[in-house]
Amino acid sequence: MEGVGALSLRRLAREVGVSSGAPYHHFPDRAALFAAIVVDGHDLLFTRLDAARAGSSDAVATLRELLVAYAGFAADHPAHMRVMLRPELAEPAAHPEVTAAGVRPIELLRSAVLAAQDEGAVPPGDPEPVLHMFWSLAVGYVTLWLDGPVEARCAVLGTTPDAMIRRVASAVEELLRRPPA
Amino acid sequence: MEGVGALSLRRLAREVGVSSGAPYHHFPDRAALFAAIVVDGHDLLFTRLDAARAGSSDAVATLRELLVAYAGFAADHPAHMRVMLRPELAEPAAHPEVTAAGVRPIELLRSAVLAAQDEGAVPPGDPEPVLHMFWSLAVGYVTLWLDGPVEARCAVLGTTPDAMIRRVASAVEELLRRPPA
DNA sequence: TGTACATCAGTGAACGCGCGTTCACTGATGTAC
DNA sequence: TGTACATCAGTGAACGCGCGTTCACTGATGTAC
Repeated sequence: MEGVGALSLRRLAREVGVSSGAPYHHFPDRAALFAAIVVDGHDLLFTRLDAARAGSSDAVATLRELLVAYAGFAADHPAHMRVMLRPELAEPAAHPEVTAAGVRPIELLRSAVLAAQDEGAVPPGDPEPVLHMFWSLAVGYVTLWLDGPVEARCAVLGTTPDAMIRRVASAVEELLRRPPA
Repeated sequence: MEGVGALSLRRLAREVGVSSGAPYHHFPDRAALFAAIVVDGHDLLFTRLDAARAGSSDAVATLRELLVAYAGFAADHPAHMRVMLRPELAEPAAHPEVTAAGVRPIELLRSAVLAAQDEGAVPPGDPEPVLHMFWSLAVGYVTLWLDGPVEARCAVLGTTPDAMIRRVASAVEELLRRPPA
């Protein structure tokens, strides 16, 4: 059917080298298994974003590095990322811890946007539109990366997705560093 | 199994009110069916983006309206969009027309970025990073919209995804309208 | 107008497959006395 | 140290299900004469 790309409990067990019944000694059902993976992934992502923030000089540099770190997480943990991008697998409605874990990276990003606003780099007013901009940008880039289109276009352009996200993040940085009108 | 959300040939046939064998009189296999949907979706999307471009006053406004139009397409054609966001269903490697159809919207976006560059709104140099920025932003926003997180957050904020994309697009516009450093 | 035939989009039953899940079991590990 | 027992993570066979796909068929439509 879906073959290689399918995300299933049986496939996961197979790759871990274990029988298909084994996961049921640790999780009540498939959704709980994937929910645990999503929570784990968000924790890893948060740690990585937090490190990126700690290593940045100012708020605008932080926003740039958060974008790069988000893509770096996807590159280093593609299996986690793919599960995180398929919310129906974890049935978030039935697993509130999934939604809770996802809030932490967003709140980190939000605080970085607020800091950039304090510096005047982000326009004053409600920070939510700019937050959604960064959030969408990060999710969109890793989606296009993991799904193939970015890799294909980068190959044509003679570059790599890894280098491209740095240039994308720098382009955003450049706009933020313009003097506010 | 996946239940309600699953994208399958049988489910599609069921919803159209037709037996599961009927599609095989029109498409050789499941991948070809979904490939046709993706091509059709990209055509619809292109038409919509083209109309948005035609209705805009300058290049920066065009970029803003292209973002809004992209999200509007997803809102009006969620079923098309979901299939377009699952490239493995259409097996693009086996269906080159899928990739070809996807190029048109990107090229339209690219020409809008180039126009904005001519106006000095987009920094000079390689337009590809800014193109990837808009592309990722559009794909990320509709992904988060269709998957639920944006709708959930907008509900908490007392707004709607439809209104939010306009504000996101306006925030980007505001940055582009700043005087270049 | 009437008859014979080709075309074509549908049906519905059947197939083999991978899936999620259950269950009786096995063997290793740790603890009580 | 040795024996008895509980715990626990695994196995592998089995189940029912929805899936993609095939196939013989049916009925409607259009065309030739």
